[in-house]
Amino acid sequence: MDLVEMNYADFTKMILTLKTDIYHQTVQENRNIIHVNKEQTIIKNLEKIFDATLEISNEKGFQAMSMRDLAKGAGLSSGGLYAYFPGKMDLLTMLQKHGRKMVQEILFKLVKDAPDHVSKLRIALKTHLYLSEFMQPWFYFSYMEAKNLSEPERHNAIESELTTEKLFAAIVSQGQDAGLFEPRDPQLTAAIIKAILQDWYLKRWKFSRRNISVDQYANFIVEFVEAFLDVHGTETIRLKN
Amino acid sequence: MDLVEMNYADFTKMILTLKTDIYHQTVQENRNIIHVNKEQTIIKNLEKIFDATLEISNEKGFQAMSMRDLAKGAGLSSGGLYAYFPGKMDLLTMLQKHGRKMVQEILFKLVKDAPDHVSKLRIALKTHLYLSEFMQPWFYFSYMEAKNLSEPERHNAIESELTTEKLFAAIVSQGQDAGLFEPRDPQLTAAIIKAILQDWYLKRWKFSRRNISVDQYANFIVEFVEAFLDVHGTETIRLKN
DNA sequence: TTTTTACTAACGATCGTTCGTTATATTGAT
DNA sequence: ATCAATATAACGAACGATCGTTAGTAAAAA
Repeated sequence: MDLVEMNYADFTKMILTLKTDIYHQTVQENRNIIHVNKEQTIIKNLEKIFDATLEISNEKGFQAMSMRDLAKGAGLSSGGLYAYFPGKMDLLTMLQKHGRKMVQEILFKLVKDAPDHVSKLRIALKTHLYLSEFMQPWFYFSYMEAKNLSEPERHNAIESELTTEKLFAAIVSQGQDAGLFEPRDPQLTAAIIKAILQDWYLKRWKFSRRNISVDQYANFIVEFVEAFLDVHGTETIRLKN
Repeated sequence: MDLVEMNYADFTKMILTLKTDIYHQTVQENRNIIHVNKEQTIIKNLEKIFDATLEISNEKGFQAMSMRDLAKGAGLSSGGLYAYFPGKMDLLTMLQKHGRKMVQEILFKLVKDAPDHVSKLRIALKTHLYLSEFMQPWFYFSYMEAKNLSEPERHNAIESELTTEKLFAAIVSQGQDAGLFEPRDPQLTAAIIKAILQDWYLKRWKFSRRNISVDQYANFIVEFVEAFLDVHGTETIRLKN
């Protein structure tokens, strides 16, 4: 699989196994607070609970979501939910951690073994955008409900945000050292990249209203960033879609 | 006052009278639902109520803010609040409308009589950024609590968002017709501009941590956008700060 | 004294959470 | 393979707390 030329369909196929891997990790990490024994059962219900939480919260907010709403959405009773987490706040923390792990794991795994800096930049841009499409409800949720987190968890969320920004800054910086990119400020460039990537999942209604697909937006971002950095030798790598 | 060269200090001086004007408008529009007679009293308390709402909501969310919290923050009793709005939802609607009016009024007023398209672009960028600094709590609030609005009010919020985007798209388009800007897609350019502007008030912690002032960010945005559009004749207009 | 503004106590509704009970699944002896 | 016995999972009524809101009363202004 050539990651540089991947489109969204390729991406989804690629990460399906990774997704269940990370669910196993999440279960393992919360083994002590979950009062259900069979892992199969936990994963099945945890996924239902997470999905329902995202759906309801993204419509009316996490605070406004009652445990009765959630129970109905997840197909459990309100009392039964409490076998999977100690309280509502803990559910929020679990869901945020789970999503962050998924993002970091996949993003760094795909970027790691890119052959050169131009590929690395392009793969990082596409992977981040495709992740935010695949996990759009989580990205939106993570952003809107950050204020409800406890202080240490909010700190983790901020650090995670800065970590991905640093990834982009590092790629830009290394490409500049190799003489491939123009000497723009790496940190500000990374900040702009993040802002544009964020637009995709925060203003989704705008893009769907204008019939812009995720593959179109991916190509637009790649072209925009490469033009901004005046990437040399782009004629050797051709965009697909 | 030369708007093209204004900095944030100039801006705040300029709009102080406009701010009270708009408070009078807001009072007038809600005259029928407010059970207090003296306009002086209304404005004094309404400002306290709005400010407290923004402060508490931006920390814990509008839903999580109880009317008892708000009463304490605004220096009134919980029952006394209800002389100024019929219910919690109406307070949200009032506050959103009030802020939108302020943004639209000031933005279009300052942009209107710019002498040329390059000035128009620069004034629009700076005004929008300075507004989002001056009214940062409202901007953040407006964005985070949009989901709590009623359907017609959410529609108004979206339209307002698109209106400012259209303003930027129109400036870009007109500048291109005059042969001043490169032929980039006006709508996508406007979308990027909005995304970068939004970063300022949504990720404020990032910029304050990095000691970036609003004037520095203004200059950065202006330079970035003008480089992107390859603005000609920028040597005739010089940045101040 | 009259009018205007603000306060306090109280109401019904709904919240997160608990707990005694029921239903379901697994086990082990026949 | 069958069926009690046991262990596991899910249920749902109930609790105290807190929510938005109201109404009768007190304070302040005119």
